[in-house]
Amino acid sequence: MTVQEMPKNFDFGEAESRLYTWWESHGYFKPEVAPADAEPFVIAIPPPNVTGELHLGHAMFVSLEDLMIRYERMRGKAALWIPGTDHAGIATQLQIERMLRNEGTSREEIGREEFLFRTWEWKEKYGNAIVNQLRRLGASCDWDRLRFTLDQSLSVAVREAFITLWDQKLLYRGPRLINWSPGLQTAVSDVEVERSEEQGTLYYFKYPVEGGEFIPVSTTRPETILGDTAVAVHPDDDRFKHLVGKTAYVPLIERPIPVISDSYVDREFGTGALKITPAHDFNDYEIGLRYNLPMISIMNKDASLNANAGPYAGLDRFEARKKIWADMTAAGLTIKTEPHTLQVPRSQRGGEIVEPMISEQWFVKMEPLAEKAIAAVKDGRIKIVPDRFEKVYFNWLENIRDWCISRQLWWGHRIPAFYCPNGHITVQRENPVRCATCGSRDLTQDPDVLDTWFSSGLWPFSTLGWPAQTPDLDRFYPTDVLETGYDILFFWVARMIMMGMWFTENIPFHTVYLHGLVRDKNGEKMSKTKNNVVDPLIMMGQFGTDSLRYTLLTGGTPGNDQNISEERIEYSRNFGNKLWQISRFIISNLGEETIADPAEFITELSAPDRWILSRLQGLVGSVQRLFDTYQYGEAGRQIKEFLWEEFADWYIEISKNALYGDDAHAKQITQAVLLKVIDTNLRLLHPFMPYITEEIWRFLPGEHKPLILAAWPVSDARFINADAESDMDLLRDLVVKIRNVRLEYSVDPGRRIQAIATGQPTTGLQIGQYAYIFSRLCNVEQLDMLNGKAAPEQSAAVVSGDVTVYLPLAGMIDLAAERTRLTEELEMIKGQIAKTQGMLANESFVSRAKPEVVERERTKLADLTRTRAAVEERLGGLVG
RNA sequence: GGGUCGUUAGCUCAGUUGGUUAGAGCGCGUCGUUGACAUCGACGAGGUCAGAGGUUCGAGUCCUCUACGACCCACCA
Repeated sequence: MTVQEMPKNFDFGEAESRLYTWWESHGYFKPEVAPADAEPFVIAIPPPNVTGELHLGHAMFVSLEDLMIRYERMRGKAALWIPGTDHAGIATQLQIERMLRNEGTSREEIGREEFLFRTWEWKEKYGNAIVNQLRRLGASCDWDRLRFTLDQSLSVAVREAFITLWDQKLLYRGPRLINWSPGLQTAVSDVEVERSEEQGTLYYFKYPVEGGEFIPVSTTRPETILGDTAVAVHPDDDRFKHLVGKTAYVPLIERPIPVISDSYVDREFGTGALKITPAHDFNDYEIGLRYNLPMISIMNKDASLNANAGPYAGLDRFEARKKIWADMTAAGLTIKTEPHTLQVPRSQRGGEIVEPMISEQWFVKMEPLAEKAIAAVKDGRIKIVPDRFEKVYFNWLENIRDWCISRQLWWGHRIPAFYCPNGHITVQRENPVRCATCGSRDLTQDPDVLDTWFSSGLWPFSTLGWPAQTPDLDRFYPTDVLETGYDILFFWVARMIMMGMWFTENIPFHTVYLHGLVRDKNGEKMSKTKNNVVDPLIMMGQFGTDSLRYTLLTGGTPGNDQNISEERIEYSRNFGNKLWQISRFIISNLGEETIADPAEFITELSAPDRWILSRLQGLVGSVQRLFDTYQYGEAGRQIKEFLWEEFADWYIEISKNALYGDDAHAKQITQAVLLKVIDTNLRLLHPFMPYITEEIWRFLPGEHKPLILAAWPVSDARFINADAESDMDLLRDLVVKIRNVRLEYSVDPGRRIQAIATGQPTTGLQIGQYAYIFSRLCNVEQLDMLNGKAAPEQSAAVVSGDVTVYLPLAGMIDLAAERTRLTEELEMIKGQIAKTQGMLANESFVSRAKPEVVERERTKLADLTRTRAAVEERLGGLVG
């Protein structure tokens, strides 16, 4: 057997592309790498926008999903991670329009066909950039199954879904009040509108009523006065009761409108009277419907005022606001203005102020779909992690409103509805040739496209071939976990569940795992304007992919936002280096002999061996428990702590004794233990840090599968050993205390000192056998046993459990200082004894606490009592 | 108006079946070129776990309320 020396450092830049190509070219990312009868484990990727630039949100979901996929693959499942991209209607269209503008043209000028041609051309050229960036993160997707929401087969799925809803009378089309984006010139859905709290003005003015009276009214948007079709007051409001039923006149344009009463009006707010603009306000729209009021739209598609605004036609909505208020002031109709905080509806994309407008659009009736989606989570078929999001999910679905799915865009799935000159609408699988009612061949297709989220909602099954009954759909649907950020719970997750339940009569996945948002080191949202964006590509280039992944995976807790900074990623890089150095040390010390399994030596193991193997198996069990409950971050932290603080700092240092010693058998055992520990940890860490672990794995001796396919560790109870753990705790405690004494007395670090020990732990540990630990870890030249002789004078003493170690430091010991030091320690021990005694004296503690807890306290008290005796004895022997 | 999350060391955060002396990184102080690692090691200082009640033998952890901060949903012009 030859052992290949590892390089001094991990060259991640070189290794990442090499290993990724190796994995992919061997088909390791494909579910077919598992036996044909293996249980599948499937994740459908949250498809990034084709226009996307890799950001930490992508890095987050890739890290988590790749972790789950690699973990399940190692557990022998047929792991399938379906990759894909989203056509992202608005975002992409904006991008192409910008490009056309730079060319001095526009989409209107080149026409729909040419525009789509240009967009596809752009997509073919640049649409894979984001895909390549996902690969760089180590994503082990099955790239042969890459999908795009506008693919032929996915378009078939979209059309099938649309037709099904139409046939089930769950689609309707008609003029409704919708959210209109004047800049993009399209309708947007409710969830695409964000409300931002902003400082505005509340305008108070007089609404003239027949007979010379007036009603004071307040509004935040004076321009909408021109579209008023009623003034409303509360039915029980004595101030205005006598005016109900009379005619009011819209200021400036003198249009007569009724004064109505409705209990919706809040008498306490503003003037207690409300102007009603049904065509530009959602509440007013409802009231308008209730009272059959006219709906007067006063704006054009670009939100400038139209002919209904009379003299103000042509003005921009905000210009009009100023002008109207000025004119009303001149006419003596204004009362006052006051500052007012209001919720301004802004477009999620672009941030412009969205305008409620009456418009002809397509809608999905959501209630029947929502019912099934609610039931699936209520009865536990789908679980949301963390479960607090279930409440948010229910709240949204229980109050769901119909979904406006048409968009006045060109890039997307064209609505498969065809209009006959007589108004008949045909919706069917194949494009109709002639109208079924009038026979006309003069059919026109609806010019609009569907909301991007309509196709995303079908993603878990459309990517597997639905509506065709493909083998993939049969084998891999339903998928298993849907992992994404909580910010798209409504946009995407809820809609996937609704559409999955509706169209496949099955859950689309059994678990939803929601991660938090990534923020900057101060918890602020990252944004280009704030210049606090951490670029994952730059971080990967600087510290390696594994460092970024490990940071994201361990930096927070499920569902909570996490702050990230370059320093954290740098620290992860340091951990990667530590892992590399540990491995390099082990591999360079394995020698030429075949390495056995420590289980073969189970009766011959030393205390440190038994300890580290017990801790190792404890770790494996703990990691499993954490993985089972989706607590990957804590699992990753525990692996790091084990490797760094226990294995590297203690076991490896101790192991040098056997490795550099003459006892070949002891050396062989130590090698077996070292190899076992690193082997297991590489497996545990692989889903977190795939590259460095796979690279180290290649240097491990023997013939073995690639790590990506190696078996996930299972805790081996044979090695769990409480006595070994307590023995090593004792030895480590003594070492730390001796180091302390050395530092306190300024003993030269290079000076080798003597030590004399006494005492016998109840576990049977023979301190004398482990003198080498003290030699290596705190520079004790020789450790003798006291064996009943008198304690040495002029020495410092450290006590731990049943063991006292004297350090004869003639000439360096300050007896007064030593007495102070030991007295302080004695006080601490006494404090603990008092506390423990108190607990044990408490009858209800002894009778009610779990027996093992009581037993532990008893043992502790016994240990402490012996330690106290030892310290007291030493203090008594300290004669000045 | 309804809801969620957070408040633990100077800073950023862990701490999920309640159970020894509450942890880490960074920062700070002292020290270290021993054959894996200075991308490191040794030792240390630093916390009434936001506050008040409650449940419990026992609370950072469970319950209630309060304060402060962040976010989500919602039709107050």
